[in-house]
Amino acid sequence: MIRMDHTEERATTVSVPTRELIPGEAAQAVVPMKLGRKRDHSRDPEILGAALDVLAETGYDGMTIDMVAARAKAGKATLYRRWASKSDLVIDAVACMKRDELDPANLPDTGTLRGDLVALVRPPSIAEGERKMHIVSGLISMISRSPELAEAVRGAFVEPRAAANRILIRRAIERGEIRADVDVETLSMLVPSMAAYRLLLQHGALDRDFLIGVIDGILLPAVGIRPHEG
Amino acid sequence: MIRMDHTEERATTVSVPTRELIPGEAAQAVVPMKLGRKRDHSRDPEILGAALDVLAETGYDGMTIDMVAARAKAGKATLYRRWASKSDLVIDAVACMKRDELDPANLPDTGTLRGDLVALVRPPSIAEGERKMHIVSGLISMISRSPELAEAVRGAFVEPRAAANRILIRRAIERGEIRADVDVETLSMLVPSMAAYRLLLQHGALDRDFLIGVIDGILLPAVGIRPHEG
DNA sequence: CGTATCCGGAACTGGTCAGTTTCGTATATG
DNA sequence: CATATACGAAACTGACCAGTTCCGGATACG
Repeated sequence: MIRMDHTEERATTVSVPTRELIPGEAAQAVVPMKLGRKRDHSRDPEILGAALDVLAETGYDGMTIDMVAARAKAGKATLYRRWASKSDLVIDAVACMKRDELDPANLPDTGTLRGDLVALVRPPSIAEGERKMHIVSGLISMISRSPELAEAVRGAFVEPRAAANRILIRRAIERGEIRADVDVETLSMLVPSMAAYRLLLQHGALDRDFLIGVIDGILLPAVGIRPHEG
Repeated sequence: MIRMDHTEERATTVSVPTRELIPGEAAQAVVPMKLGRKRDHSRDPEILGAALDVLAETGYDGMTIDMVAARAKAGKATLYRRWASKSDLVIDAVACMKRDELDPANLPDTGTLRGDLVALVRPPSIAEGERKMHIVSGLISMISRSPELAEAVRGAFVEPRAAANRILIRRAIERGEIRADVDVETLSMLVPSMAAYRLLLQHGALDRDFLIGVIDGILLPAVGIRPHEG
């Protein structure tokens, strides 16, 4: 999973207690401890952020290490000191998109399924989703050829969004708001699927009206909630 | 639209009537008519087919003109005699995917919406859709940067599939099987959207069970048709 | 203060690929 | 049969880029 520090950055600290470190036994035996200037890890997020920016603009194949280095005001050698290859850098950058995903413990809880779902499609959340989807679009071609990248995208993008919807739907079931035999898994993918297709292939805007339309016109009717209209 | 014959293949036939060709005026004035060996247009489909094969295997950026030429047993020069650039060749290849799309005049008509939709997801149709979706996946990154390619993909892939669903749903409305105020446009994109998302981002199989699940678990309930179960 | 490592910057290397040209051959027209 | 073009094959050109190395300067340890 962790693909940083491909240059070992020294075995540093202590000799790994390969087996049984008896308490009281001093660990820092003959190990020469680290030496020289230390790697500035506070730059990592800036570099990964720069990589995401470039990915969004050019896609995987269009991105070059020089672009990322220039954008991060870092040297190419610095990047290669931390990641073994372009693909490793990208996988790490994608993985760190997860950082600002919805927190499952902090989801909207309005009391109705519609209220919860609508709360998820507030404009700032839409804009962030649009940006991430755009980044992912530049990776899709690679996804079918790199299982590691595929896993990173699923973990940082697909799964968190599905999980959020899954939780909201399960809550609605527990409340008795909707039937318990609905297909939770497929329903959880409904909004992300339609948003992705619209954005990537239909070239349509991912506006609030569209997403509300999917919720009110498809998702809620599908689980038996008729819009309180007319 | 037509991007073939980028080398003019001779001005051939007649001198273009730049202005006012009065009827009766003989057109083939001094024009030397074509000369030399003629371009063998029967090879075009083979070349475009080879391009689609390579696209499916490697994606847009991984595809090289040499690969396509080798696969089509043609010379590179032959390809460049017919298309001005790699992107022109790809756009033509994508456009010719439309050839074997559903014929709107020849859609299933079983008398029920479910029957019609299920008839669309017969295994051979699924396999073809899976292949095309795989080709498209290798183009998505490019789509956001090439409006022409985007248009080709929509015309050859997105629109025909949406059109088929649109027609089936409209028929169901006309029959009185479903309400007339459903969102036909969004519903037409439902199955393609979920199929694409599952295939491209979830790495899931596009099997019949999944598609039937979308139809029975989401689409039909959404338009008010409850599965006649237990 | 010496040494090992970090840094940003820039030069270098080797491979790849779009697009062009050349060559010998095949096939049309006149 | 002379001319103009298409053909497959292969060589060539120029750009681009992943990855490496080297530089002068900064920083941490002993």
